[in-house]
Amino acid sequence: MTIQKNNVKSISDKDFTLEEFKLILSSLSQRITEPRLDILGILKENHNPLTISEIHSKLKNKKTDLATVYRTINLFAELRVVNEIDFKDEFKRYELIYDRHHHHHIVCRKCKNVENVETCVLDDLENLLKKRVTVKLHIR
Amino acid sequence: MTIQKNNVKSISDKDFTLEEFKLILSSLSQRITEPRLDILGILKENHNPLTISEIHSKLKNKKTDLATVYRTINLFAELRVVNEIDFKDEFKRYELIYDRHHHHHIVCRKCKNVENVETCVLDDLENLLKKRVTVKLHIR
DNA sequence: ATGGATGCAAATGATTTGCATGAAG
DNA sequence: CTTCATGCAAATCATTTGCATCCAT
Repeated sequence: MTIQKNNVKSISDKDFTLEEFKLILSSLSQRITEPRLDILGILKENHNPLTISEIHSKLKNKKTDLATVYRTINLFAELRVVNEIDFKDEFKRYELIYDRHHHHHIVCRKCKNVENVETCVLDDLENLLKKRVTVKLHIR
Repeated sequence: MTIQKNNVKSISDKDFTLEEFKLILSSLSQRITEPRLDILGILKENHNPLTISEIHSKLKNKKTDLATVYRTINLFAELRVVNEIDFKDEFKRYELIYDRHHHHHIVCRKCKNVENVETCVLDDLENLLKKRVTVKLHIR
């Protein structure tokens, strides 16, 4: 964020993100509405995948309906704007796709909290193999 | 199955399975009831994991209630008699644990049919590594 | 005889849908 | 101005639960 002396407002990070979102929606021939931008913003701000009700409760100052969250997220999932993740015994969770790289998730057995894991066993294995190291795996 | 001449009934495969089931239940201090034996039998006969409603429809000649199927399967899952499998976008499916080895499942994208797969990528990989073969993986 | 399992019906909880209204293009 | 998204309420669908009865132990 740049601070300018001449009273001309600079484009903040938030505004920039907003423009990004509008571009995504219009490029997909989808109308730009407040609930849609809000939901994209919430998904962008959160590095962890969120459930429908988590998204809805983060919107509770706005009067956005739960049904709208469902409809919007389902739309985004069809359009491949969000990724739908399904953990055993848990609700479905959603995360933005467009700027994410391949990663996995780790789930707490107690509190069900979900964190991203930026390492991948198979990638690690691949790297080892590239180095032609002989490995003994202990699986299960 | 042995055929005997002297009118003493031999124990058929089915009877043998029945005794097995009764042993499982009593060893877990659970009452031996018809619905429970029926459900165990259905799971035993089917090599593929079944959904609740699949199990229930296979029982439709009996008058067993859907709620009983839910209660019985949930009990079995807690007692680790059945394994609960959760496929994306699908219903939960259940399979007997006690005589099963490690395996995976393959799901048809169209008809959602589920088959067991008796091979495991990681096992295969492990075998390769045991042989000290150098492999180049292409993942994703 | 007594606690637990079942059937039936009703409750629950997440998700979806119908419809009238309002906003986006 | 016309199409489509939204809010609200009601419907849906899988699963769970309360309760009276029945059965296994």
